[in-house]
Amino acid sequence: MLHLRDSAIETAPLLLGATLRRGPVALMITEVEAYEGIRDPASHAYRGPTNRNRVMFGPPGHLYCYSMHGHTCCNVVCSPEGDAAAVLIRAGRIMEGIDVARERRAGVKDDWLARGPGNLTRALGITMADYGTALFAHGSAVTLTMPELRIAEVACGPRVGVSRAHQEPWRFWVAGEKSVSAYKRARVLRD
DNA sequence: TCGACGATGAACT
DNA sequence: GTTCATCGTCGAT
Repeated sequence: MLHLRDSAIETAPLLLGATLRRGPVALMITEVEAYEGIRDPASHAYRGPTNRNRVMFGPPGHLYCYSMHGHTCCNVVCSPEGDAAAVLIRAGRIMEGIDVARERRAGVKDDWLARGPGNLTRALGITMADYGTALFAHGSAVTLTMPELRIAEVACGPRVGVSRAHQEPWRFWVAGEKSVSAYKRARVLRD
């Protein structure tokens, strides 16, 4: 079940095309960013465990939620215990429950319902109450299903909004996907 | 206890 | 392109 790798850089592109579900709303992940935990100056885990980031230091496959600027964002923990590597889910395309997502994001185009990490959690209904959820456990409120097929065209570029290690091309998205904001310094990876 | 600071988003010019 | 509302966290007092 768990196709996660030790490193967030390896795991991040594998999560493109995966399905993230909470209740009636399910989306296909179209944009992610890798954060390499204790080795990454831009990661919340860089300075070691705190009450906020403790779930990242635990086993993989769990949901790390944090709030900032009044928004909630979510990550998938992907490293073995202690490494604290995680992948930030930045955008997705709603596949099921779009009527519910539209209610939560009134007045927004369908393609943009889950564009941006804060908007994505709003569309799915993820809050801090979902902190630490086991994403691959049966019966969890939030679940993650790995993709059947690997996305053929993956683009990558620098991470968004980080002040440290911003030169690293650790942001990945599905090439041409409308639910992802355009970015100039991008290049397309092919298998 | 306090204050600075964002892995943001929306509304501007 | 720019500004700013807004709030939890964490390190510094």
